[in-house]
Amino acid sequence: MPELPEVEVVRSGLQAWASEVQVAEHPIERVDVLHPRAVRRAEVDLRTHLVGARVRWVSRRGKYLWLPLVGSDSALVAHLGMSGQLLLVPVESPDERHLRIRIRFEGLTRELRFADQRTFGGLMTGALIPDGSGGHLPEQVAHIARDPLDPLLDLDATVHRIRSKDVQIKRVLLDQAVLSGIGNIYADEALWRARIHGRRPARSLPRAEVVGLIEHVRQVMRQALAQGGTSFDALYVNVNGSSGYFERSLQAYGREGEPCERCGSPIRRERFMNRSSYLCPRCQRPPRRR
DNA sequence: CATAGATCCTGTATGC
DNA sequence: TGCATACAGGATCTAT
Repeated sequence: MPELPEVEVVRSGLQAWASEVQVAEHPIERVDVLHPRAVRRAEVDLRTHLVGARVRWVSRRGKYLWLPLVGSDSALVAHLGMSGQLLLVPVESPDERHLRIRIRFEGLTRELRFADQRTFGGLMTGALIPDGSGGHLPEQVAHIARDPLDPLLDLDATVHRIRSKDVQIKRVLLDQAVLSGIGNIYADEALWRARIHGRRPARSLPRAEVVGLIEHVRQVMRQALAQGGTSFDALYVNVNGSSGYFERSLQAYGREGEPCERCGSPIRRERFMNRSSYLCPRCQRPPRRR
């Protein structure tokens, strides 16, 4: 499921293509929407907005991607949801089974395709607004906090916000308005590394422990990024359709019953927030009374 | 306002 | 073999 490292792999793949073909010189000539659900928050028809527009570059915050358009103060915004893929493929390639949106550029041999099996993801256009630090971001992303790999992340403020929440720490990690880009997989990995049980109240954690947790989030995400991200199946792929291989490096997520790599205790799976959490019952002690 | 829970969606895996 | 059910989970909406 695409979290920050997987989305960043997609961003950098798109950006490499954008630079290589000088995409800003090739207006969008055609947009096909094959599934209405793939277009989100469409005040203006996606086709109307995009045809004739030119893409400047590819940006990201947390799990959101966006492509600012030349001279329009707006951007094409993408969220991959659970199973979304952004693919760059030759225009003559047959449609993917779950192809939802096709964007073709004048004079380019490859087109941008959005495919999405579970249709939780989508494309949309959004006005660009100031981000408070001299940059811009789409209105739909305004409520998303900076992510752990953002050089402008305010660590002190983030730690303070985390510790001010009256909820369990894993819930806070998954809150994109506090620290973005973290999903179920990297939340479990970082908590395992930090030896913190996800049900512990955020405000009970000493400051240093929260600082350490964020540092573990950063490390695991950097390592995953270096290996092209995590993918359990063909659902998550980069723009060329190939998978990352961080899955083999996971130490908690998906390892129910397998020995903890630190202490040997079997990794346990628990239900949490209507999904699964994987943790070491020995390294990650639960709070006294949940 | 803050927090908790339901909901959307489809392919795959599992159980009877 | 076939049908039913569980499961995967990010973001958004609704309820408390």
